[in-house]
Amino acid sequence: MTKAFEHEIGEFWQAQHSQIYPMLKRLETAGDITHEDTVSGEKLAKKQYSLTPTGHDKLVAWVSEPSPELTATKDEFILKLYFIKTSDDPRLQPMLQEQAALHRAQLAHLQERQQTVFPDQTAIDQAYGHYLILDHAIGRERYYVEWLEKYLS
Amino acid sequence: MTKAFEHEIGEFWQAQHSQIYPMLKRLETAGDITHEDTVSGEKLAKKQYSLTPTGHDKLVAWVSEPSPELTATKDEFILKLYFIKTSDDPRLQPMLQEQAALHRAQLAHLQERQQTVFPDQTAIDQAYGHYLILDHAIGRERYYVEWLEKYLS
DNA sequence: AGTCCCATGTAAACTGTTACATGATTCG
DNA sequence: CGAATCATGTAACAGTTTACATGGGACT
Repeated sequence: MTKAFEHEIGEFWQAQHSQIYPMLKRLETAGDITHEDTVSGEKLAKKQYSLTPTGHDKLVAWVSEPSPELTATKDEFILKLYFIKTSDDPRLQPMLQEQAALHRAQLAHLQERQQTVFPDQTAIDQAYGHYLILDHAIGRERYYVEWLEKYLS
Repeated sequence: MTKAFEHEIGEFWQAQHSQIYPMLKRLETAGDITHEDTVSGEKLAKKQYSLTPTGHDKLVAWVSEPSPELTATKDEFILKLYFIKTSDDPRLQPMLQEQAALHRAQLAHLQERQQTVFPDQTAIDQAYGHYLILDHAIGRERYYVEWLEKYLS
């Protein structure tokens, strides 16, 4: 899950491990998951969690449910923009430059990931949702950079 | 502030009033804001808050500070996509349709706001940051809709 | 042997939402 | 006069992050 949050879905959902472990317990108590203790190497005890039939049904149902809430992103840079009153404010261009650098780097990083994770159609077909997410993240960063460049002078 | 969150900056930052009042007290204790009791009408007591010189300086400094964090949006719809494994999953098209309807409506709403709030260049010049924010929100929704349509069949 | 990373968890602090409460103003 | 809205706050709950802790495996 840590890897998924770092590399697959992290652009749109994240959680720390300190949030995960208590939740795993709650889900197990509720009967949605179970775990098996496994040993790798000499004596490292890991827990291999898996969905119960009930949990699987709940997951399937949840995916099908409507997701009506429109996301209210918290973007501190844009909040700061709110306090820029005129286009000739000397703080504006440096702010735009800084964000452009960040988002260009992020865009490059995501494009590189796309190359490595989805080199061919077979890879796409096997994890289509993940592909859509990465494609969306790339397009979103591309838009962000374009928008910044529109106001850079 | 409620109005600002609803109509001006709410696409990128929000807070409930229950979060605001304690914060106002904290800021006043810290010496960044002060308030004056004002009376409107017969006996309605309102508090008119204003920045102290210290608070104003802090605000100016904060706006100029770098904002290095890239936003990790929480988008439940995209999280659900993660569980779609193949492009022929029967849940996919209804999900895309639903989101397209939501984001088209939001786009239309934002465009209408732009018409009313910024009808001419004068309006733009007087609240440039606010204009940038609305412009960004519109472009972002436009991108979201385009992306959804790319995968609608 | 040392360093880094993985896996496991707990605790405290902080942030944010929902619900509870009250009273005034405005508009029809 | 009733309903909607504005303004003020508090309390309980839910969600999230940061810090604290421990031990094993892998690599050099």
